[in-house]
Amino acid sequence: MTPVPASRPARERLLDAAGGLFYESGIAATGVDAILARAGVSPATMYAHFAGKDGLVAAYLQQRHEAWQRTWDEVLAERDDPVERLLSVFDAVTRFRERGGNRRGCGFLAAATELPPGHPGRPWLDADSQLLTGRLRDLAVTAGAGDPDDLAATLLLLYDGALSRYARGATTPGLPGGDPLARARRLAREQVLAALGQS
Amino acid sequence: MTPVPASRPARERLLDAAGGLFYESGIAATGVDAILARAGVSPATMYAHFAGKDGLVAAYLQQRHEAWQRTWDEVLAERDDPVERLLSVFDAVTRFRERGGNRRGCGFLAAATELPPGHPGRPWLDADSQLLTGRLRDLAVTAGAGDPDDLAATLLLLYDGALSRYARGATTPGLPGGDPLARARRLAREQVLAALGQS
DNA sequence: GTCTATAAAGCGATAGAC
DNA sequence: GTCTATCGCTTTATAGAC
Repeated sequence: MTPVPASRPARERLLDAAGGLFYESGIAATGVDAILARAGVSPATMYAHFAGKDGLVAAYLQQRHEAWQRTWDEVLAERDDPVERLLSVFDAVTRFRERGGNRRGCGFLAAATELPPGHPGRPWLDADSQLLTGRLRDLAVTAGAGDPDDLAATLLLLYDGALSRYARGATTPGLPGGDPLARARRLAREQVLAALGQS
Repeated sequence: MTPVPASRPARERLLDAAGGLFYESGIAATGVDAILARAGVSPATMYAHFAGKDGLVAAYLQQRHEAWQRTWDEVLAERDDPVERLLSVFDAVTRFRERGGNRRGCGFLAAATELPPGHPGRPWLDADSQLLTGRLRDLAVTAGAGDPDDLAATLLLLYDGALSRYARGATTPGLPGGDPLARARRLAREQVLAALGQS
């Protein structure tokens, strides 16, 4: 008979604070105290909402995964041409980064580096990989690529290359060679056209 | 008048232990205790050789940077053809990984993600970036590329893509699309030939 | 140069009141 | 559901003997 669950504010503030700090300073380097201070929440409240720091990390990755997927869905809904739909992953990540004010690299790549094998956040990293490989493959099939898995793997390589360049360049502000994502998209377009042309 | 400094064993054992643990478990997640236990060294001895954990991290990165540069030098000494010399970075990293028994991604990429802005190890990450961009550019010039900086940036993108794929795949054992480094080399070869052909 | 023992701080997590 | 106060462990780092 509860009218509305409605217990939002503290949990959301915690996720916001944790998300910012995890992304900015790294997961292992971010203490629970810092998250609590930024969120303006007491320790007991946090442990009422999440199963410890690991649970908060997992929730952060889930939230980020879902936001990323929504952004990609959004961009896909704006594209009709099969080639443009294949390249949409680059436009989507550009939009995702603009929204989040992302200055560093990919949050999932960083988490993949930091989290130990059995961590409860790992499944969301796998979900991210699955989304990328699966969706790129499907789009390649629809576009009529001769070897969809091969084309998807190539696009994924370029995607990873651009994002890891951001991670390295966080220190050295002046990225040489212009925007890595723009370069990756250009190369991806070449590869897509070549793969469709000779199929 | 000291005949030989010769104070090696403890310091080297510490670097070996730290290198293995930092690479395997991450820098922030690796405690000093674990390093001391693996090296069989007491805390006081470590602090006599290094300025704290940060100093040890910096020394680890310096050692890794120098080993990587030596490996690349070695491979370059075996190549005469300008195109092969440009692609040598992919062969060198393959050899480097075989030697170190590397299963995870790039140690420098991981460190770039983990280390805060003012960390004493940062200069070695910059040195690594400098080595890659500078040397690739020089090789592109020698090969006669019309836009050496552009070609170098493209090769770097592919290089980063392959290495970050390893980082993500550490969890998911079955990497789709075959070996990322082989794929990156193949794409790089295409780009090099195209860049030299139309110059 | 290397050890044993310990200090000092930070961390994740919990108890109990409201 | 949220707070204040605190526990207990781990971590980095140092003191002092050999």
